[in-house]
Amino acid sequence: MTVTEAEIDGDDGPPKRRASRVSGIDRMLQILDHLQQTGTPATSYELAKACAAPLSTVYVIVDDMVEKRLLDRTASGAVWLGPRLYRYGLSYARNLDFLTVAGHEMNELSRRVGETVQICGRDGDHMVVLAMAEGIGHFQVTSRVGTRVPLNWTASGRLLVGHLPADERLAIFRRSASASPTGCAETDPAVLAASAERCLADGLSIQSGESDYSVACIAAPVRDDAGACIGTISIVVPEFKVSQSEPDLVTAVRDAAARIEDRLGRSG
Amino acid sequence: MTVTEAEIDGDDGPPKRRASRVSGIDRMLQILDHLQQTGTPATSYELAKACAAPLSTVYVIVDDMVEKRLLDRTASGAVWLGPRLYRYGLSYARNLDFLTVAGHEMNELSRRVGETVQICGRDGDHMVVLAMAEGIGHFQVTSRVGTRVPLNWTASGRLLVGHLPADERLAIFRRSASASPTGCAETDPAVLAASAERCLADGLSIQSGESDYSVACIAAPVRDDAGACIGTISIVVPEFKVSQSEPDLVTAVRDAAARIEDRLGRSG
DNA sequence: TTTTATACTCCATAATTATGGAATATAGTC
DNA sequence: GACTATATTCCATAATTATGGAGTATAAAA
Repeated sequence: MTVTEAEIDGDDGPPKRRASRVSGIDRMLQILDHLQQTGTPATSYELAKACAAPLSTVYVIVDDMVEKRLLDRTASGAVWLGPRLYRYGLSYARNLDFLTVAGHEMNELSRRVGETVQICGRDGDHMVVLAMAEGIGHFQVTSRVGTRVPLNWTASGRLLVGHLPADERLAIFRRSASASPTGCAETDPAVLAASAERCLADGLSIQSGESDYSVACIAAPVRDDAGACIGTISIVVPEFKVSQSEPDLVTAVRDAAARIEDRLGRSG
Repeated sequence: MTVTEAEIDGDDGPPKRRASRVSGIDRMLQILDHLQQTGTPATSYELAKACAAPLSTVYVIVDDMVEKRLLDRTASGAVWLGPRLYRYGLSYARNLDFLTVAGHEMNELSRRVGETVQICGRDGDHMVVLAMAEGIGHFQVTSRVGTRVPLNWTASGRLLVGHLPADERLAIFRRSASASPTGCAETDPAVLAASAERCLADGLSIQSGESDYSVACIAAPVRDDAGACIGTISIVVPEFKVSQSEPDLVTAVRDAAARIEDRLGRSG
């Protein structure tokens, strides 16, 4: 004999039906996700509103998390991601074969061509800069380690989804493709999805001025045994250099990516 | 009228006193800490024993954490820290002024002297490698980003506690100083505590063969306004090079550390 | 072959805790 | 000067959930 909601709080008694509780762990993750997505500190009050959680809940959990160093309290009383999370993150990274091998090749490549080189990976609908070796030039690259941008903004982003089934690729770009700061990034899901597959098959993706003005990016995919793109290695250069030395740079990234795949294959 | 434990389960009724429960968040953190400290994947069974937690609890929480991507399940069914933690960690790092500024100077320094340069920080009783720029030489440095070693194993480790009150320094080394792989690291708490203060005051700490054979390390502290050591920058070289070019390297690290302090002071 | 450790699942329940609600204070803003 | 949003704390309690305990099945030891 099941009882419907209407039967419980329908007629006379006060509507005591309490919305089901959310566990502490879930609330915690909501808080962490919100902080990470906005990228700035927030007060307990703001977090409560953002997570649609009761104030009384959030104030307690935030205090608890601060005490456990999962959050840091800023001078103004707001909170931000804490050092404990960084500790876990570093341990994770240290045990990733891909990052170890790719990091080394990244340095070699950067030294060889004298330019900034990045290792990127995918996290859901975003591309993330996982490691970076600065080039000699003094032009500042805006993307540092940890930078997250929509997949359609970068050459690497396209490679990272190239192996997915067509419908999934389309779905990803449909929900996440957005205009880049320069306004030059392609945003049409169909075009992006097609280009992603082609670029991955080519083993190369080149982009110019899409996410930053006057900055070009030459990226090659690192694939696993099944052909899935598990990450990318890319050279970041001022736009004018592409015309000068494109063939050399293309060869260099391709070689680096091949060496990473090779070393991953042997060890794993 | 307070009731003692003896009065509750002492005489006739079955001893129903249940040990107080540990919250899900705490269990989660115990699990993450254990994985991080051992550095290898573990099964739910192992985790339960390690955390002194009931099996029924751990199996449920681990499954939950895997689903939430806080943990990754390996092929053998064991679990390891998951990508979600890395995501949070990267966001934390990206907003650390110190790492941004120091990372840049690290690259400059590495290019100038042609050697491997590391940025290190302290996490409790350990030193952690936060960033690294590989040198030209092909000798492999064992410490990669994320490496955690006891504070007494390295030149940086000593600097990182130099500003603490004497008793605290002593306490840290008393509980954490341990023999290094080479057996050459100082382990006497009193000696370490004294040397830590001296090195930080000097703005320089040099170590040779303490944590790795034939590897030397020349480290300089980065201090905040209050004089506390918030991190270090260090050159890692084969031992024989120290005698050849010590003065140059010392000047270079000192300069780099000074520039980091300078840039941090201006912005923050 | 018997034990013991590993590996895992399920249930009932006591113990915790996330929640609603109420109270308080300050600062914008209408 | 009334009103609303921000900011925070405290309590009672219903709802969840960590736990104990019991059960099952391998795989090592002994």
